[in-house]
Amino acid sequence: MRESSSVKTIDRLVEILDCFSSQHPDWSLTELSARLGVPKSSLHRFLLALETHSILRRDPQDRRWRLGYRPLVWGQLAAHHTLRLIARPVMERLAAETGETVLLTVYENFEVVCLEKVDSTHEVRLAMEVGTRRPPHAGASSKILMAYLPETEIQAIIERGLPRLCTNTITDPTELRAELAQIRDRGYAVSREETDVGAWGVATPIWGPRGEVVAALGIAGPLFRLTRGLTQEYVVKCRQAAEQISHILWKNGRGKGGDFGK
Amino acid sequence: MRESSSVKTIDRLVEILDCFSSQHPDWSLTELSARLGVPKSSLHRFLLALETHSILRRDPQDRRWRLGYRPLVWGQLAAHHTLRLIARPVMERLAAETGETVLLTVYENFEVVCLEKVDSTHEVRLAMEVGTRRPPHAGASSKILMAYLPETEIQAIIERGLPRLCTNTITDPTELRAELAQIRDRGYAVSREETDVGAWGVATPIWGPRGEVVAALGIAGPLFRLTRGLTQEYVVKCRQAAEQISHILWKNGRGKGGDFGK
DNA sequence: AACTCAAGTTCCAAATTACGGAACACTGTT
DNA sequence: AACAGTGTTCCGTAATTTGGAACTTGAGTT
Repeated sequence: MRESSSVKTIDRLVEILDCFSSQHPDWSLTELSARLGVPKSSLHRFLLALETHSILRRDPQDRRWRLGYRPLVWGQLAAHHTLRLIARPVMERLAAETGETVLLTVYENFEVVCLEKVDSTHEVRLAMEVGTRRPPHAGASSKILMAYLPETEIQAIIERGLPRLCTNTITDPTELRAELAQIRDRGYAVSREETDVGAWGVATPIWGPRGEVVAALGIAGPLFRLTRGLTQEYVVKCRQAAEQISHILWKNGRGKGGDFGK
Repeated sequence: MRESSSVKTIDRLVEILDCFSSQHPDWSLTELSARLGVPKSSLHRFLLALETHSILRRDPQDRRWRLGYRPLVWGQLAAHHTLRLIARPVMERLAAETGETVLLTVYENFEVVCLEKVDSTHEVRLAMEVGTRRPPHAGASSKILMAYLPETEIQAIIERGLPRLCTNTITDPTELRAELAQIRDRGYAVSREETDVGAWGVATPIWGPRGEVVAALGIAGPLFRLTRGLTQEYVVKCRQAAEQISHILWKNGRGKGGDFGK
């Protein structure tokens, strides 16, 4: 028998969704009814409910049930949470070592979103709250994420315009493309007053299990603390931390949930 | 007010899960209760139920609620279904043009899984059912997927051993690595009797929105129908089809669900 | 150490909600 | 035209969820 909770409807929901797999991605009402041993009428009402929330959808062609788009959204979110969870301790160490603010960001639909941050130990620091969204062309983290997007996406971003946010924001398409090429070449991005007056940043990519960039790890702070040679030191530290996160991500992040859940 | 279905528990579930976002990834019971206007006692029982199914999890540190690993699994599945849906019509055209079986496969946890297939029009044909799993080192589709995995994953596959499935299965690590390098170089894979006697295959990669390989599109059939020069013709056709799928995938596949759902 | 307050947890009677058998509708087939 | 298989609607019944109230826990304060 299946694990059961105190809310039967949820047990049923899980049972139903668990029927959908790569091997058997679509079901008719009768098939599902037989498989689960649930009367067709009950199941039917249930499936309709799932459909109104786009958890399931009925193929217009063959009228069979398939997963809808909502699990996709949830999955995306859960993936971000996993990343956050894994990155957190590494970020804390990096923040302690550098004394500056450490940021974890992802690219999402023409914006760069801050997933996690660990504050600088100093009173004067760069403040970027979790959840903040920024344009993808300004700042080290943004640029590193943009650099590894497919060409068409870069094109689309440029076509939407490159607003000036601060003194050094790159607003010229040609200049930006050159910068991105250099970033891909070097594997890191730096910025000085591209987003905020008196602020600098460095960032390196976090790689996913298939060799794609899934996020950026950045260090940021006020210019007056940035002494000669410190940038390179931070780049190295940042890359090491990012690689560590990448490593954990696909060392045991795949398969049956890893150390996650219960 | 929110869209409601005939099963209230599901409405509530969706309401709850929708609270979790990049901006606000964790909630305490009280916060959620206030946000939703649901009594703490009811909500509490509900959250516990979600926890037993790993839909939510409580952070051991701060005891706040976060998304669990199950949405991750569902999301992965839903993503595969989207891919399937998009690829299907293109695959049908390809099958009609070539008269051979067309396959859509993804790499998953040391195996290659068949997500979708369109049968050859001929009576004598390669049969590979949806859901079939195969080792990742033999056959055109498998090799193309393996070729674009990160180096460590390739290493891991090789370390697990390269069993011989058929006459021409590549079982030597060095030879396989050379083959994979050539595949990356050319952008397509071919095979002759690597998995089944009398069978051939060609395959090309399907690219995702971030420039990573998300799946493989393959054509396969019996050797006796493979006349001189046909391989190259199929490679070209296969690549065109794969690129078309890639294109649709990130032309309108991202953002707010696209044409998917309702 | 005693107190305060907020957050989290348990309990139980009330009633709303989901259940499922049966009857009905729809579609394509022999 | 009868049939068979699938999907849909109805409605009385039964079970599940509900939420107020009381209780526990734990952190912070005097």
